[in-house]
Amino acid sequence: MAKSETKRPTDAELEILRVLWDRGPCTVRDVLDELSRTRDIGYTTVLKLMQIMTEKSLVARDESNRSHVYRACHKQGQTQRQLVADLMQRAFGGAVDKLVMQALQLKKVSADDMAKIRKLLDDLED
Amino acid sequence: MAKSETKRPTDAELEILRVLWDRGPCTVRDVLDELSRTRDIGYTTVLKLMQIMTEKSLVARDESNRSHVYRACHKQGQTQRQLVADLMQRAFGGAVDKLVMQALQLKKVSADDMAKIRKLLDDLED
DNA sequence: ATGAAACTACGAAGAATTTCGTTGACATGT
DNA sequence: ACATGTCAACGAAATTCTTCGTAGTTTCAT
Repeated sequence: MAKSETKRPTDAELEILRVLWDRGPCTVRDVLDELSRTRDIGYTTVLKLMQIMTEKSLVARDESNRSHVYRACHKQGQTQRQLVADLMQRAFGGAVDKLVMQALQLKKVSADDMAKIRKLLDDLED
Repeated sequence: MAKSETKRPTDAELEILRVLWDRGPCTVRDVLDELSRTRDIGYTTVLKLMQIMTEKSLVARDESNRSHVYRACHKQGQTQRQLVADLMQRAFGGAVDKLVMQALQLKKVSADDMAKIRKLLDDLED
């Protein structure tokens, strides 16, 4: 277990990470308030999750104030990339193009977004 | 629980589904043989998983022979789409373009694949 | 200074996941 | 027909995930 295995965050953990990415460093209370807007969850539940995430080094904790302040250890893009890579392996056997195709057919992609994607394809063509 | 909740398959379940999609309807033994090529796992473990998957209607079972034959209930593309949609929601807040961008930067996408993606973008432009 | 409110830590329960051993039924070859 | 091998069913253990209650500490307003 000493290995620095990069396990993907669980559903509840990802929910919390998203709050931290959106709002920057937060207290447990901050995160609770945000999560409470969309679902029923108790204070100690969030606290416990964030304590566990600290052990796992998903978040880091500043204990200088009584209300500890948590921040995500990894950047949003980094974690997102890892999650996409994980799904690509598990569900698509590593075929990134298949994944992209499925994604593009999921729902209306705006003209803007398509333009951005085209541009990225152009840039990658080196 | 009577609700037809579409929970995503677990890691182990997805592993088995991939075998069924690749090889078509399989016995437990068939799946075990395939999985054993890449990792250590026992016969009864696979059997149990496939029994549970039957209860969850992830697979259907033909019991006419002594060796039951299992097949995936849903097409590969359908499940893949669902998994991508799930990740899009959980990790990207529904932003499909962000997901695609992360995917495209993951690893070398062949010129062929890029062409396919471009074509898809063209087709979607209606 | 005292009571209410807010905070962390801890433990534990319940659910889901993954794993496999044991058992009993069935099949096959000699 | 009997020994050997294969199969499904079942139960249960180990692990992880999610949830929260309780206890003890600190802060703050009155």
